[in-house]
Formats: sequence, structure tokens, C-alpha cells
Amino acid sequence: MKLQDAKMEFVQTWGSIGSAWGIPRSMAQIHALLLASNEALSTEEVMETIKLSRGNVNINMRELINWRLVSKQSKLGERKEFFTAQHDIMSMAQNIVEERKRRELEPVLDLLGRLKKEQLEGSKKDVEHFKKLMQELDDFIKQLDQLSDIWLKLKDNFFFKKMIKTMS
Amino acid sequence: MKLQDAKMEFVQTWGSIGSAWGIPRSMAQIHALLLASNEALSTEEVMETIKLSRGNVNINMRELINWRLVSKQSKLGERKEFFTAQHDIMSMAQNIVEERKRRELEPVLDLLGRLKKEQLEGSKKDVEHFKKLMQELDDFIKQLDQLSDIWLKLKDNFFFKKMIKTMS
DNA sequence: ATAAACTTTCAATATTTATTGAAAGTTCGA
DNA sequence: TCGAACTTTCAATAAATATTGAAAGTTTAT
Repeated sequence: MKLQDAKMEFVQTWGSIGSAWGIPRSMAQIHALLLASNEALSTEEVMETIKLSRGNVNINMRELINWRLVSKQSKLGERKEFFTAQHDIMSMAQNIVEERKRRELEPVLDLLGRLKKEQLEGSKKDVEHFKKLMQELDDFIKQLDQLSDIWLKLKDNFFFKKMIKTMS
Repeated sequence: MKLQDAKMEFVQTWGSIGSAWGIPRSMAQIHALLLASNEALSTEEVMETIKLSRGNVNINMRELINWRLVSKQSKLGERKEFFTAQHDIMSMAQNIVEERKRRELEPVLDLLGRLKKEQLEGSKKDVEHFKKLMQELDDFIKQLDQLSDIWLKLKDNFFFKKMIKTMS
């Protein structure tokens, strides 16, 4: 199998996965291509490799930069901009986790906090059920946060890693 | 604020969140409504509360049952079917995690496994870079799996929980 | 066996989301 | 200052996805 074909298969699959998790397909594809490339690529190289329009590549590249998954690079003697992916998978994953926490966890926490405080009119039993749900979701999200801390330790603390392994 | 309004706000927000994570909006909304309801609800009650068509409710309810987030209930003396959500948040989350693992992690693992084995034609440096990526992604996914085990322990092992806390 | 009560299906439609590409904007060397 | 090289924007369009609702199917009581 040719390396290029393997890359393209990887790009396609990464695209579908992204799509299933609410990441625009093209954004995930561009990301995959940069991950798989040893060298930084220009907009045009990306356009032609995965057959996307200039505008699409431009907009999604910017978004990837927002997510800190990609950075711009200039090449000596070239006027064009080149792009390269964050190649460390753990850091990459951490950036994704943080971005999604910020985008989607915070709005829920806001809602839960607000509804928890509200004085609700309704039958006592129903109000209690609802309040309990709000509390439990809140606890759950806090546990998720704790888990992401543990994960960070797992990432770079060898002792911690071994300890966990022993206990599993 | 009226309980009903709080519920509806919760339903809307849960719907948007779901949507951002690739869960159909109506499915997430129905789920939220059942979570927030003390009692099992019939298709018609759901239809009228969140203004969805019969077909939509039927199909998404079935999907929620597939995900093990909702179960059917029959009420004594009633012919209709009633539906109720899995009200334990931790079990609920676990079901979601498992379903998504099955749906989206397995395909990636298959791909990675396949590409890792392939004899790739291309420049040595580029092939090595690509193979390294495949290996790292594979390791990463295994770490994710380990993390979900830790989470299970966190869920119901008090000792483990305390230990983690001490170390954080 | 019939009909009322209820559930399921799925082709048509609507909605949302992603993508295009041409035009406007910017940067930079000469 | 000009114009070539390159980037950005965004209204129009396409593609993907979700939703509807009427008709067909099923179940159950009589």
C-alpha cells in the first residue's frame, strides 16, 4: 500500500469520527492531514490533497488554530503561510478536552447553578425530584472535572501511573 | 418560576448540548424530559410537551432504549406504553460512554490496527512519521480505556476515591 | 371477526450545517 | 505607488440531517 493511500484513508476516517462528535468534517480532515504530514503544508497543498475550496480550508484552519491544534509557520524565502499540527498526541487531546469543556460544560453548569437556586412552584414531590436531578448532574460534572485532573497526572507522573495500575 | 418552565429550559439546553456532541436534538430533548419527570410518560404526553410529531417521538424513544437510557413501562389498566429514564446519573453516563466507545472507538482501533500492520511504500522518513502517529494514537486510546476503568472505581469504591483525592 | 386503541414506518419536507468561490482585502517587494 | 502574491470574507448553494404525518401494521377487548 502506498503511504499516500494510507494517509487518505486516515483522513477520511478521522473526518467521519469528528463528524460523529460534532466537529465539522472538513476541519477534522484537515487536522488529520496535518497530523499525518511530516512537513508543514500550505493552504494550496491541503486544498488539492483533500479537494476542498480555498475558503473552506482558510476558515477551518483558523478554527484549528483557535483550538490550538495547529500553528502557522513561515518558511524561509516563501511568502505563503504553512501550517503544522500539534504532533504530541497527549497535548492535542488535552487541548480538545479543554476547548470542549469551555464550550459545552460551562453553559450547563450555568444552567444548573441557576435552576438549583430557583424557588420552584409545583407539587412538592415533583419539585424535589427536579432539584435532586440538578444536584446530581452538578455532582457528576464535578466528577468529570476531577477525572480530567487525574488524566493529567496519568500523562506525566510516572509514580502516579504505576500506583493506579497497581490498584486497578 | 414555575416547575414546568424550569423543566422546559432544561429540555432546551440538554437538546443543544446533545446536538453539539452529535446526538440528535429531539432525542436529547426527550431524554431530558423523561429525566426531569418523576413519573413515566406516554408518547402523547411527550409529543404535546415538547411539540414533536408522533413518529419522531417513536423513533427517538426506540433509540434511547437502544442506548439503555430509557425503558418501557406498562401501567396497570392502561393499554398505552409509558417510558421512564434511567434516573441514576452515574449509570446513565456509563451507558453513554459505553455506547459511544462501541460506535466510534472501535472503528478507529480497526483502522489503526490495519494501518500499523501495512507495509507502506514511501520515503523512509515519511513512513516512519506516519507509523509513529498510528502507534501514538493507539496508545492514547488505550489510555482512554484505562481512564474509563478508573472512573468506574471512582464511582463506587470509596477507598479508591479517597486515595485519588489525597494524591491530587 | 371486528373495531378501537395504540404503535410503527418511511417518503416527503423542512431545517440545520457545511462548503463554495468570486470578490474584496492585505502585504510586500521593486 | 503599483501590482503580484497571497489571505480573508460571506452571500449563495449544496449536502447532510432531522422531522413530519398520514397510512399501514399490530394488539386487544368484546
